[in-house]
Amino acid sequence: MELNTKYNPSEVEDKWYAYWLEHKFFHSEPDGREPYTIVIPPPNVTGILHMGHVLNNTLNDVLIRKARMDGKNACWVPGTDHASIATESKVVAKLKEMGIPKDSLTREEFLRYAWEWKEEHGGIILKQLRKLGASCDWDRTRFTMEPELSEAVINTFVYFYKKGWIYKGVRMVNWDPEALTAVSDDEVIHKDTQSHFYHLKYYISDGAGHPTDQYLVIATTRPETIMADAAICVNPADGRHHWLRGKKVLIPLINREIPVIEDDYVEMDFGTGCLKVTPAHDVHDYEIGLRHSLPVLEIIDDHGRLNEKAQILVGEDRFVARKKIVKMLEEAGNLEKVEAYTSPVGYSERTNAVIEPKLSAQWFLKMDELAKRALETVESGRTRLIPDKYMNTYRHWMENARDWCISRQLWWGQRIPAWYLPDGQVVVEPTAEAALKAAQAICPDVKAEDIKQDEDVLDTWFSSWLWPISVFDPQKPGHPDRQPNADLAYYYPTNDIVTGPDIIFFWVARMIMSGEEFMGKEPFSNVYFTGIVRDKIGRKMSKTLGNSPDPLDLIAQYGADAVRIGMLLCSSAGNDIFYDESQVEQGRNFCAKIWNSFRLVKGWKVDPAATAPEASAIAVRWFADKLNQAVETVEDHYSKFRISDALMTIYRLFWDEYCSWYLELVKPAFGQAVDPVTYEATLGFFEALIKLIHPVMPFITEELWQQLAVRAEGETIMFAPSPKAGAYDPALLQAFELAQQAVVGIRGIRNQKGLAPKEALEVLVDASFPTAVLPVVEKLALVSVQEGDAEGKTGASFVVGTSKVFVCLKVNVEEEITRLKKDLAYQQQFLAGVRKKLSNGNFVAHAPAKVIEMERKKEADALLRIESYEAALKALEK
RNA sequence: GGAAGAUUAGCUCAGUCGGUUUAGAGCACCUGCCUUACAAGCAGGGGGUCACUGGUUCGAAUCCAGUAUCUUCCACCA
Repeated sequence: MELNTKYNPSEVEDKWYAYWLEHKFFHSEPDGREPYTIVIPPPNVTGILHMGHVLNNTLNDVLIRKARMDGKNACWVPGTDHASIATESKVVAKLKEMGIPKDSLTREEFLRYAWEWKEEHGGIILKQLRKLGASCDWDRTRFTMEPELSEAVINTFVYFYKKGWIYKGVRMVNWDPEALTAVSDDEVIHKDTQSHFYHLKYYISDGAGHPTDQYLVIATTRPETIMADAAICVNPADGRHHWLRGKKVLIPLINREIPVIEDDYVEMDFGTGCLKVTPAHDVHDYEIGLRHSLPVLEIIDDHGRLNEKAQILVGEDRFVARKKIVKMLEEAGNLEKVEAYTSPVGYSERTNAVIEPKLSAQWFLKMDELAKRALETVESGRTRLIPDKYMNTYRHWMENARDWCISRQLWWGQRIPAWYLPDGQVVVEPTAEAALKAAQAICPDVKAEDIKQDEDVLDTWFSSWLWPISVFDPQKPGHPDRQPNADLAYYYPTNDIVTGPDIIFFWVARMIMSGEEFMGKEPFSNVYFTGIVRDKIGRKMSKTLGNSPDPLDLIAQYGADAVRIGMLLCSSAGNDIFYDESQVEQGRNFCAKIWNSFRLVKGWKVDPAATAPEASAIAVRWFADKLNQAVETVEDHYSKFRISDALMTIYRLFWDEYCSWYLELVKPAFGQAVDPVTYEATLGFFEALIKLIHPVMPFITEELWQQLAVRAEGETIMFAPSPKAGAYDPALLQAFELAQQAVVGIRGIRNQKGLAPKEALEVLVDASFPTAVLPVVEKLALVSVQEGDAEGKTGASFVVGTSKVFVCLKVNVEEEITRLKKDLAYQQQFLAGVRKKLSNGNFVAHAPAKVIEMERKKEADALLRIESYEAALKALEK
């Protein structure tokens, strides 16, 4: 783009992205180089880009671009996730809008709609990532439900089933009696709801099914479920109820006898201390039932009505039944009292129906072995969690891992490869044909139409946990003994993965499990956890709140580089991100600064015959060192995943050191030309700087790199080697720092005295000031500097390091005296503090020599300052 | 209710083994400047009892205990 204009990001972004794509710079194939691999956390296939994605993918892109410039074979595999629950509910909603209820469709018809929807809306998010500059290897784009990956999922299921780790069990699900489907925990909304606490009398049985006159009282919110009671439970430590031991009680109205049992689960001071146990209709009761081998009696049907097992009120809706049974209990004399009570009740997010806990058959994967190995992977350090505070969470999860319920009552997903024979026996095989064969081995007469495939699909995580393997070699999952293909062998294990801590268990831990199982190796070396993106006042970014800006709008307004900077500036690992548009503005300002500095440098005329002024020569030597030092710091930050620190180091190097000091020093006077040596050095520094920034700001750096010199078609900054840290001279850096301090001091005096910027001053420095950097002070403070003695002159003085700087100028003596006195008092106080410390015997005895030396230096410096102030005061008072 | 983490300037955060610190950045703010790369800028400046209370130590933002507030994850109580 044109140099004499303001920087316009939209003018360059599309151009360079297209250029990068055209030359396949993002594409990677196995070769002799060291690979650096990241797999993308696959976003929902029908999702759209939000700020969380921006953060995550910016970090991914920074890491991958950095690795690419470090000479590694960088491969970032993109893709999307079929997200069964989210996608299916979107499709259901869409169909509903069209007036088509899901239950009017067959599975095949529904799936046809779903695939249509996916083709139409799928992958938008991947296109949006390009706007951000994401350098993914698009040729490797994967989708968790594409045929090959689905096959991997099925093979995995079959593998674990044959290994004996997958079993069918019973579990409480959240049943929506209106939608007639199970819903996930996430789709249940708990709302505090006004209800009643019914205190019911259960009479003790005489042993022959007849009530005695003794009774106990239980409190319940669901009297309509008493017919399903399997026991009454009390806490074994509760002395009030010891008399009940071994007794049986009768369920009111139906007079069924049930035992009294004891379990720690019961809270002694909640309700009456007696709990009715209804295993079929309460999650906890179910678990108590398991512990005590209680029978399970289901009395509520799929529509939420009482069934014939309830014996009474058969066919009534559960809420109607509740009202009626209360009346019946009252009439029968079993109702002691009713209390108003507010309790959290689960409602279906979709239908707002009250959720009914329902037992259902589900498929489970045993976790104990897998979790043990996954814990070992992290504890041994083969996979590192960053920040490591998540280690505790991880360990807790792995040590308490419950078996993984992998079936879902949905259609969108990989259907469970289990087939049922007419007699109920199950065969598990990868294909229908293989299943038929297996079935015929059991029962030779079975025909294809006699075996029925399981209706459920697999949990989405059951496909995404294979991601780091299946994106490279879909044949591998389910076959630990198979040789990995060339891609998998080369790219696995991947290096880093960037994701949110909320899915540490759902995804990260499980990828480690599958990696260990199928590859015998961890899937990645580092897990970098980002925070959650929040708005200024700390709320989660969400569509419903409307507080999430559209990243594409932001990119259009500020540029992708600015948005990337804005996200990174406030993102230390694992901490939540408080997003504020001013950070993106800061990013845009940085782009402008870089652009403008380039305009300056490119605008210079070069005089081939000129020699470098002393100030420029010093500046070049100094900045080369400064750059080396900064590169070293940046590398250190990257190695510790301190990305925002790395960015801030570069930001300050460019803005504060390169622009504010270096360029000001070497800048030729108006109308003058620059000498060739300085010019070349300046361009060299500029190139090093933009290479350093490129991983963070890919677009502007490519534009400038291309303009900086004549580049051949097919060249790119993306493969320009990262600047390497060289040696630097700490003495030079320190001397320059003194010069900077002197300049700042002189400017301060000018400011204070209201002197014009160009009014020449005479400055005297004492012998301990490094004379080598005097030209710097001369050039930047517009003064003539010389070593000298301030004796007999009027002016202001200050101390830089250990040397005195005296500025000769006309001053208001009174004012100067007041100021000096104030400074003097402060220094004396400081000195007293230091001396107190140094006279402390314990300090001298215990502190490291280094620290004591430092204190002595402080003392000496303070003394020097005091001396200098006193001298100046004396001179002024004369 | 259980667990983990956090609390440093108006805001967002660094502070790496307890000692290069009289606690640092960036943004915001205030003052002065449309100075020939840049007002999306330049030169300056103010602003902190490191949540609170104790303890350990020669020395604490840093380690320990307690208190308060917040966040997240898990369980949500018949």
